[in-house]
Amino acid sequence: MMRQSQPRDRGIPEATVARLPLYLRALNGMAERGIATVSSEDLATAAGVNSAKLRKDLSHLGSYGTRGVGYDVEYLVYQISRELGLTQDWAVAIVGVGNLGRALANYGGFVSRGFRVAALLDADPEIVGDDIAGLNVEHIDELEAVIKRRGVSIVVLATPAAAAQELCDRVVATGVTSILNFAPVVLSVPDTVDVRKVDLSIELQILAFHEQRKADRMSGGPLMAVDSQ
Amino acid sequence: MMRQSQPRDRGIPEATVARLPLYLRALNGMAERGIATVSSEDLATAAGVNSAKLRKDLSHLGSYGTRGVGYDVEYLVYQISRELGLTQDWAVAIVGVGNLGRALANYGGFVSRGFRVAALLDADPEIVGDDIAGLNVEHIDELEAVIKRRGVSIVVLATPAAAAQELCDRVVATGVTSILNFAPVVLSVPDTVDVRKVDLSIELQILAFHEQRKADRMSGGPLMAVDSQ
DNA sequence: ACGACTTTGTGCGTCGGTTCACAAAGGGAT
DNA sequence: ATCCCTTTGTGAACCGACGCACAAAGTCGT
Repeated sequence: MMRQSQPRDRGIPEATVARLPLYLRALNGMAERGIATVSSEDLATAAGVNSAKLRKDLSHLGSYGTRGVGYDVEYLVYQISRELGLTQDWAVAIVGVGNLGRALANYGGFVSRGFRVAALLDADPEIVGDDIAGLNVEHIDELEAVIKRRGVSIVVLATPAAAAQELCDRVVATGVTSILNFAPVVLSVPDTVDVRKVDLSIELQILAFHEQRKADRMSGGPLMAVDSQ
Repeated sequence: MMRQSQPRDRGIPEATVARLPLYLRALNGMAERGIATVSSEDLATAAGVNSAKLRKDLSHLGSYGTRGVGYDVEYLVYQISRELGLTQDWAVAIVGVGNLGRALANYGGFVSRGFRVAALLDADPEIVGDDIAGLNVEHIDELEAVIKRRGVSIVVLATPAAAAQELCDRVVATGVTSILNFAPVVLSVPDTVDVRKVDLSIELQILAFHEQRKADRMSGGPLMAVDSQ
């Protein structure tokens, strides 16, 4: 009654944004299998979350469900895609074409969802000029020109740690404000720039911590039987 | 006075565990540069966090600082390493030797921190038998035998989505309870098993969301001129 | 047309995490 | 030995997120 022509609120919680891609993936799977309608319960199960959480998440985008029925799969796919900005296509540049950069360039998951690898850049003259995933590897000196020319708006850094900050600075200077960083360093950027970090060794270290705790638990505490819970 | 021979509490917050590797990395860098002592302020800056948060995090491990001085770098490195379980070495198996699996096998960040890639496994007969990063790629049929024989306790799944759940089940059946999953699926496992997930396309989607919002802001809201900031 | 049933959307209590701000603790100078 | 200065460790307020549980809203069968 109150909001009318303003279907979605500005101000979606960060935790919700992080889960939308999960819902989207589950929904795409269902669409492929010809499922037309899905309940919050079923979708939540498919995405591995609590159903109340799912409903609350979706409620932030608008009221797209039908009580007593559920959500229309195709419609919801469209709404989430639009919210995430996947209805347009994003030109991505991969900086650093080592093992990881190559893996990323060949990774199918990007193209399928509105992302297009538009450039590969590296400093190594051995690699520059190579064709990888149908793309020519360009020299890092061309960074600024390539970003401008191809309309790149998201940059993936897959360089050695030592080179990351300097390249990051150059990327930021071109006006790019979204960076996905695989280098194991803390990048410093103006707070107008979003940096997301993926760190393989940190993930393993977290697993090791829990693994060790499980082992400790098995062998019993050294002093006393604190909470056997 | 109360806790005495029990330096560290059981029950470190998950958020703290996730940051310890960050501190460890910063500290290692300082140790290499010959820095003997560091204040919470400086270490926090190097790790990119708030200094109060850093102090509270470290306080969960014990009282390892000296008021008026700071923390002894080497000592803190040792304490964090021990807490994370990095003083022992962990045998890791990589399942799926595609582009990503290869990149992971060659990734230096593992070996340097207590992790050792002990096995590479794949289903593709083209790849089985190849030498990658000094390791022989074994056939996936050997999964159970290899895990047992090499004492693997952490498994990295870098397979296509379609194969991930089945392989995950086989891995879990061998008794492994720590899995790092790169396949874009929600794995279902008993809750005794820890799964951490790294999903490249989700990270990009989150960036796209924020990038779109920034763009919306620039072009002005459709209804009114909200903040021209 | 109506009632029983299903499922959404959300108010509210709870919990974990973050940050401020300060007392306690130690070092170093005089 | 005492005082001042620095820095830790933490109490307490705040904030966002989670999940229960239920009223509102809509469907379907009769």
